[in-house]
Amino acid sequence: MTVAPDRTPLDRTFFDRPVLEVAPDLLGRTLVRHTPRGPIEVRLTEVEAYAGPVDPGSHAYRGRTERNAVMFGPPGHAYVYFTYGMWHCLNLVCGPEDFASGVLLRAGEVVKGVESARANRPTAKNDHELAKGPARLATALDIDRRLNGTDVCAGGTAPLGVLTGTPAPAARILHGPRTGVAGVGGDGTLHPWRFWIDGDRSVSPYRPHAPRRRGTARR
DNA sequence: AAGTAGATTGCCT
DNA sequence: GGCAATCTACTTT
Repeated sequence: MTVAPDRTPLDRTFFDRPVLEVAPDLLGRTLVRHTPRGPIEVRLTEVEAYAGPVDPGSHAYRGRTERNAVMFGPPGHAYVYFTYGMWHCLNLVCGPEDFASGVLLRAGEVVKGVESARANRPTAKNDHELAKGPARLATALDIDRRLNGTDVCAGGTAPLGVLTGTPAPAARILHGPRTGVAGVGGDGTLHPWRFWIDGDRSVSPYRPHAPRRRGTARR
């Protein structure tokens, strides 16, 4: 009996749970993906939960639209959106179906295919910045809207790849307010729905929500 | 070394 | 119009 690392892909039942259960359970797991430049694997170190209709920070808060339709579908699928005119962000839809919740993958450590990831993200100053930030993670992994709606529980045929491995120890997981999100809970405080692995160098810096300065009426 | 203004496009009200 | 993540160039410490 050899002790091999568990490479079994996470299945639908993993994602078909409340998003606040799934989000911390993804930390420490590995996204295994095959890109045109070769295999790339990222160990997740930072995620955020978005709780559908009850969450003002969620794309799904104001109901279903063409863009967010995937979030209203079955769990275990990728919701990839385009932002700021040049970046993509990757979310994984959670349960129950139609609740439109998901986990935004915010950062990770590239544990395989560093050279391929570097080719995808030539501006990264060092290896732990390759996937430090949600759009950086998507760029490093060559993920764009072509993968929107694809199934990450489809095993070897999953175009985005699969998630494998074991979770980070609970004692190493911290949580706090989400980055750049204004949404508040019923008591007026920020939802502590950002989860990360304590001390990991690939975790992106916390940035409080900052309303944009008025652009037009500047003297 | 550390902070920030300004640029970029698509989505929704 | 307001919002979203990142990079570059510039400023300040």
